[in-house]
Formats: sequence, C-alpha cells, structure tokens
Amino acid sequence: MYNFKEVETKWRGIWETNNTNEVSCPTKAPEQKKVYVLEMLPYPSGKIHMGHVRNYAIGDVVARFKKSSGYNVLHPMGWDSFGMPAENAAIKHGVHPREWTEGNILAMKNTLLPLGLSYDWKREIATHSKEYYGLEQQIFLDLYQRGLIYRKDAFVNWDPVDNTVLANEQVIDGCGWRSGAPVIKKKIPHWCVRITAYTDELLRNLESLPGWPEKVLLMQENWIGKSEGLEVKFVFHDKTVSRVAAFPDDSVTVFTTRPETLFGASFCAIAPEHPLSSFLAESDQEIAAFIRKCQELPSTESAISIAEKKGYDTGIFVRNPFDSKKLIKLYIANFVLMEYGKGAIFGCPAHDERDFDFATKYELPITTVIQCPPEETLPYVEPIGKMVHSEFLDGLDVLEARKVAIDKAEQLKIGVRKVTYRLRDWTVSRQRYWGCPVPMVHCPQCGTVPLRKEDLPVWLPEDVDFTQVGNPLDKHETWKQTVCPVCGAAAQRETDTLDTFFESSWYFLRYCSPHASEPFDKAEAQYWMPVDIYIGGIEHAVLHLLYARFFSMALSDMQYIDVREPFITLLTQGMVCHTSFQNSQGEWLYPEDVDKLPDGTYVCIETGEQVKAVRAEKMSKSKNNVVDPTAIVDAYGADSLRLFIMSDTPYDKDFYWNTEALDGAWRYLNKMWRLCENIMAQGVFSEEILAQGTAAIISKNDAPDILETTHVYLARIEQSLNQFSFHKAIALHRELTRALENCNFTEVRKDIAAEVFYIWLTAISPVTPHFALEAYEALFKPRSVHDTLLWPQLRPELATEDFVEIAVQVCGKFRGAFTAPVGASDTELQDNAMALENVQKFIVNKKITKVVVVSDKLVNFVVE
RNA sequence: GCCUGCUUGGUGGAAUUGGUAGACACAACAGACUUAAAAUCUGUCGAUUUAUAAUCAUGCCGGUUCGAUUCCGGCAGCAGGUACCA
Repeated sequence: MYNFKEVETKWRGIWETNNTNEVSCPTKAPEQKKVYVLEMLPYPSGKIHMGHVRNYAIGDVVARFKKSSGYNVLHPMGWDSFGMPAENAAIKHGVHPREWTEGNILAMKNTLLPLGLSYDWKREIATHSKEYYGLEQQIFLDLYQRGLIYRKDAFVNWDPVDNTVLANEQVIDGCGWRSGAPVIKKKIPHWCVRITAYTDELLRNLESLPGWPEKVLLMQENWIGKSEGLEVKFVFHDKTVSRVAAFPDDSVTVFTTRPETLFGASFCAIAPEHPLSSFLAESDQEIAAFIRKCQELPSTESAISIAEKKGYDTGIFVRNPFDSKKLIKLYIANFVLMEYGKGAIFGCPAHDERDFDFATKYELPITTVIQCPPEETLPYVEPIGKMVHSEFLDGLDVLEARKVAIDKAEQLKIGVRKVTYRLRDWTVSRQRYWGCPVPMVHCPQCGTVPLRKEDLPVWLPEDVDFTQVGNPLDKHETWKQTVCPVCGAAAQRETDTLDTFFESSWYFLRYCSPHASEPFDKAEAQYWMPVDIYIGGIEHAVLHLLYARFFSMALSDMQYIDVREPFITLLTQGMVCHTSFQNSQGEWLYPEDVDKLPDGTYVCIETGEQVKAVRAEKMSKSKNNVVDPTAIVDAYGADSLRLFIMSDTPYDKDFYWNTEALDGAWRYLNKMWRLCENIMAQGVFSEEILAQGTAAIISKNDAPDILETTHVYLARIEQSLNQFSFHKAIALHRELTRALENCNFTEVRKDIAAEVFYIWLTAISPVTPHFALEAYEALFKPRSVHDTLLWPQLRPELATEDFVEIAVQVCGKFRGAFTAPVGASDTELQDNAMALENVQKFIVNKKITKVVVVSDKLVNFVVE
C-alpha cells in the first residue's frame, strides 16, 4: 500500500532543503519567461477552511504546471491581517488584536504547510506588520500630494447608545448588534480616495482584459454605471413669496437619462440629504422629522431599495422646464440618493416602474408621452415608440426625441448634456484600531496637514483598552498628542485607520520585492508584473478588483510602476459547500457527529435522533458545516485532498463536499501506485533509457498503440490544463491509467515504455506532486534527486487520429454511426451513411429534401 | 429592489462552444476472488414501452434552425455583490 505519510513528509523535506520553491531574482535568469501566479491573500480568521484549500490547490496546480513547463514562477502567499474580526475577538475574549491575529496566522500556516503548496515562503507578508503598513503610509502621502485623497463628510451607521460607528455587518434588522438600539445615519468627516479621477480608464480598459470572465467585466461595467443624459433645472414657482425665498438657488437641478419624457413629468423629488431638504428642515419641524425618519434606514443600497417608498410633499411647486405653465409638486423622498446625479429626480410615472408606484400612492397625474403598444399596460418602460403629448417632440422615435430634448434644453440654457457615473469615490476612513493609521495631523493653527515622509511610520500603540466602546485610538491620549509637522505646535494625530481594501490594493506589488525598504523595487516589479493568473472568489468581482486596478493606475502615474492593469487572467472560483445538519431543536451539528443510514436519512451518532439535512450552503462556522483540512490530510494525505478537490467540479462552480468521493480520490492514488509496483516487478527503467526513448525517432507507423494513445492523452491533458479545466484533465488521466493497466508492457520496447510512464507521471504531477516524484524515483532510479518533473515534449505526429466516428441523423435524430478516415469527402460520407440499415429504415419511400454533411462529424438526411 | 451568474441521471459532472446527451467519477445493485471481511477485479446503472428497437428527457413556457444542454424572448428557484464582512 502507498504510504502517503512517509512519502509526503519526505518530499516536503526535500523541497525545503533544496529551496525548490524560492524564485531567483530576475537578473539571474533574464532569458527565462516568467509567470506570476497569485491567489487572493486570506484574512487570518483562525482556520484554513476548504474554500481556502480549493483556492490554493487551483493556484498550485497552475504554478506547478507552469514551472514544469519551464517558466520562472512567482507564487507567493501572505496574510490580509488587519480588519474587524480581530477587534471583535479583543472585545469578546479580551485578547489583543495582534496576539489573536498572529496566533491565527501561525495556526493557518501550520495547516497550509502539509498541503505541499509550492509557495516561496521567504516572500511571505502580513499586512499588519510594521514593514507593510509603514510603507503603505508613504503611498497614502503620495496619493494625497497628488490630490487623490481628500476630506469629505459621509454618513456612517451610528449606534446612539454605544456612541460608536458600526459596520454594515454589525447592524442587524436596523439595530446595533451590541446595544440593540435603533441605528441612525450620522455624518462625520472622512478620508476619501478620488477613484473617480480614473473612471474613464477603469471603464475603457475593461475591453482590454480578455483573460477576465465576461461576467466580472459586466459587473464592473455596471458598477461604474456610465449613463448619458441631461442635467436640467426645475425653477421654483413664485420664489419670492414662497418658503424658498431665502434659499440661495432659484431652482432644483435634476439629472435624467430619459429627458424625452419631460413632458410626462408629474413630480420632482429630492434626497433627504439634499441642501434644500436641510434648508427646509430648519424652519419646519415636520420636514425635519421626516428627514430623521429617512435616516433611520440603514445606509446600504439594498435596504434603501427594498424599503417602502415614502415621500413628503413640501408644498413647493416647480415649473416643467419645457412648459413653465405646468406646475409640479416637489417631494422629499427616501429613495432618492444624494450620491448619484444631483440628488434630485423628476418622475414620469407612465414610463417608469418606481415613478408609477410613487404617483399611484400619492395620487399624482400620469401622462403618457410614449405611444404604448395596445398589448402593454402602464407603466410602459421600453424606450421604443413614437412620442405623444410632447409638443415639439411629438411623432419622433424615443431615441431621436432624447437627442432633440437635450439639444433644446441646451439651446434654452435650462440644461446641459451630461455624462454621469454610478461609481463614487472610495471612503477609506475607519473609526477603528486594527488598521493602518492615517498619517495626518490636526493642528489648531495649520488645519489638517500630512506628516512628512521622514516622520513616518506612525505605529499603532500596543497599549489599548477594549473595555470601552468606540475607537481605542481616539481615547489613547499619549498616542494622540503630537506636534504639527508644519509649525511645531502641539497637535493631534488623526485617529482613523484605513479600510483593509487599501492593503489588498497593492500587496501583489509588494510580493515582487517583499524586503525592499521602499514599498517596492521598481526593477523587480517591472519583471514580475503584471500578475499572469489571479485566482480568488467571485465575491471580489467588483470592490477589491476595482480598487486594485485603480491603485495600479495611480501608482503608475506616480512613476512607481509601468503597469496599468495588474491582472491579466482572472479565475473566479466557486464556493465550497457542505450539507448542514440541524436537529429538532434547530441546533447545527458537525458533519462528523452525524451518520448516514442506508435509507439515505441522517441521525445524530450520540443520541440516535434523526436530523434534518439542509442542502448545500457555503461552509461557515455558524452552521457548523465546516470540514477541517488537517483531519483530512492526516487520514488521506495532501495528494488525495488536492486530487479530490480538483476533480469533478469545474473550478468556477460551487463545490459540494462529499466524503465518499474523497475515498475515490484516495483509491485512485493507490491504483496508480499499484500500477507502478506492477511495472517495477518487470524491472525498472533508468534515466538513460528514458533519454533514448524520447530521442528515438519513431514514425507513426512504427509506434506501438500505447505510445500513440499516451500522446493523444498528453495533448488533451495539456489542452485541459491550459484552459484551466482541471477536472477534465483528471478524468482524462484516469482514462490514460486504464489504457496503461490494459497494456502488456512485456511486449513493449523498454525505452518506449519509459516514455509512456514518464508522460503518465508528469501529467498528474501538478495535482499530486508528492506521489509523482516518489513514483518517478521508484521507476527511474535517478542518480540525483529531482524535485520537479519537466513537462514532456508532445509529439503531435503521434497524437493525431486517423479515423473518426461519423454520426448519421435523419431529420436531426440520431439513427446510426460509422467510422471513416479523417478528411473523407462529403459524397463518400453521404454514401456510407445512406447504406446504414437503420438509416434506410427511416428514409425508404421518403423524399430526401436536403442533406447536411459536416466534415469529420456528421451526415443529416432531411426527409419530407 | 438593482447588477451578475447558475439550474443536465440517486449524486458531482462531460458534451472539442449549434452536430451521437450522460465521458470520468461517487453511490447503489449483481458477480469473481476470500473460511470471512477488507482491498481488488468484472458487469448493470435516466424514464417509459408492445424492449435486437422506439418514444420521452438537460428547471418551466415559447421562438430561431435540417439539428438547441448550447442561440433568442419570457418565467421560476437558488447563489454572489450591493460601496464599513473580507
């Protein structure tokens, strides 16, 4: 039996001794082509779970395949070690965030090491380390000097009892998770990154990223949300006598993508945060109360959009910009976002779902301005049809009318053509301890000023108190007090820390030169960047990947690097799911505490009680449906786990954990080992024999079937790996194994057999590296230890197939098949197909109206 | 709500991107070997029927095509994201 424990320990030892996974600096191998394989760095939550294992197994197969193919491969690993959970642990268990984080890193690394992942651990980074966040502050200052960071008021979730800022995750049903008090929105000053300065490039470059999944490109495009339209003024009716007399403006400016529907406008609505709302609230208690009510909603887009649409009639009228005689009611509405457009809208209920609901609720007029097809009911939202009830737009098509309306508004000087984006600037301030301190100082004389680079880094203080609520930095008096870098007077440090997306926006650059005294060495980054294959969860499709793209562009404009797009190929993996088990009390049980009965039902091992199996959810601690990789590695070995997790399911689909199939992977490994033992019983090969075999010129006619078969499979496995269809590569390898098992090697020339077995071993080596190397050593008895198997040279002339099976259809239905030489003529195929007995049955006495012949594939007779 | 995906046997999935639906596995069943078990090997394995074959079948409804799991339109369910979880 294959002794995985001994074998895996041995090879990991060899890799470590040989520094196999360390990559040379580029100057030593300038000729060699590089590949940078990167998996998204994990948050050190405490345990490696199967989602991690899947991510790293994918990365490792790619990295090993590339290395085997002769590339210089950078494959690093590190830790995204700032973030909220460390503070939660500090609050809950009284442990310091650093201690908790570093303990977790150690534990997780200990789980990763036995998996045999080909990381260059000498390049390991942790973003909470002083080397990392100290340098990050330099980047922050550079961005600030370049005008890409500014101060801005923004809303936060505010717990009025604890007097603290809450993350969206900490708001449960609109209430603070600890105090239980209803959360309100509160405006506080923030540090903000001007990502919108790069909107155009972030959008435009999406077209030059063919290695990204289409869905991610679409998600990013929609997130940026470019829309063209009109910014148009709705002038107050009779401003002098109304309550807006003292308001500095004489109109409300609205952005619309549907300017052609202006004649159908039946109301205007402004955001509760709109300056006019605030102005009105000053002298109107009811309005102030309504605005406060709106601000009770959590600030997430989803909460706002599913909340009941509410409007407050201000009693103010505005004039329709195209027809000043038409007066329109002005509302304050909870669904209007201040961050988008001008924070004000006009509603055309006949042609917009939401406006229709609003108008119906508040009994506002509904005027059709686009001729609605008879089968449609209002609201009719398609931008197709002729304009009606719209004066100068009447009779025009919708899209044409849109242009005319914009031109007219510009001509009348009541509006301007405008491109608006959904993308907002990136708020990076966090009122928390466990993050990178913002290197700014508040001076009573000089205002808010940046530190000088020589004043950096600003370390986090170690002595912090988590027994009080709020940001510990804010309460740390000695840390807070400093001197102004400009005037030298007493001043206070900024106590906000940075969003952890800031760290993950440049870590891939740091890996290129993890020990440089600057954030990174330009020459090294020049060699390694961009990342060739980036692998991570689909949940990062928008935010992380957009921020990282922005960083590359900004850093390149600041001459740090020459790369504007950091990731060439992006693989988004699916989740790892597992059945969850719930007993009658609603408690979640661990999978190992549950037994499956022959009838397919599940019982609790301890109590014998029947438990409910809830299909397939993301593995999560709260549902106890996690499987511990260490236990699996102990019982089956790393190769089995790697093989199992790469088998069956394509990398981008959700993976359903299934312990029985893991047995299957383990059996396959043993089957391969048995095959090796059988061959060894017939005598081993040698590297000399192997060299002869691969050098010998064997024409297709002389090649034994097994050599042809092996090269056919090598070609297909190579292709599958290049397409990242790992599960197919493994299925193909199983087929090849069967072919080898069925071959009598006593009748095969030794050098040819050697070549066959070398290909067979190497083809699976990226997935099961320990096994492949051990088997190579056993079969070939090399003089010196090989720690990587070089990918075999494919002989295309042996991998071509001479015959193909031709399917025959009658009226598109399969009726038979026959074998034909590759490249047979259409007439030949048609005649052969016609001759098939089962085909005759269906065409006899029928008139053939058409014959479709697809070369090397199919013949289809169409009969009446 | 909005954006983006996904849905194929008992189960995971395959189908060279419009051309034989179910490769390769898991589970199950039967057999061989064994005193027995484990391991291993062999076979069967979508449904229906009048069964050497035919019909139906890729979430549901409709369309394009000689031909649709694949393309188009609509619907349902599930999942990810929704800007302070990472």
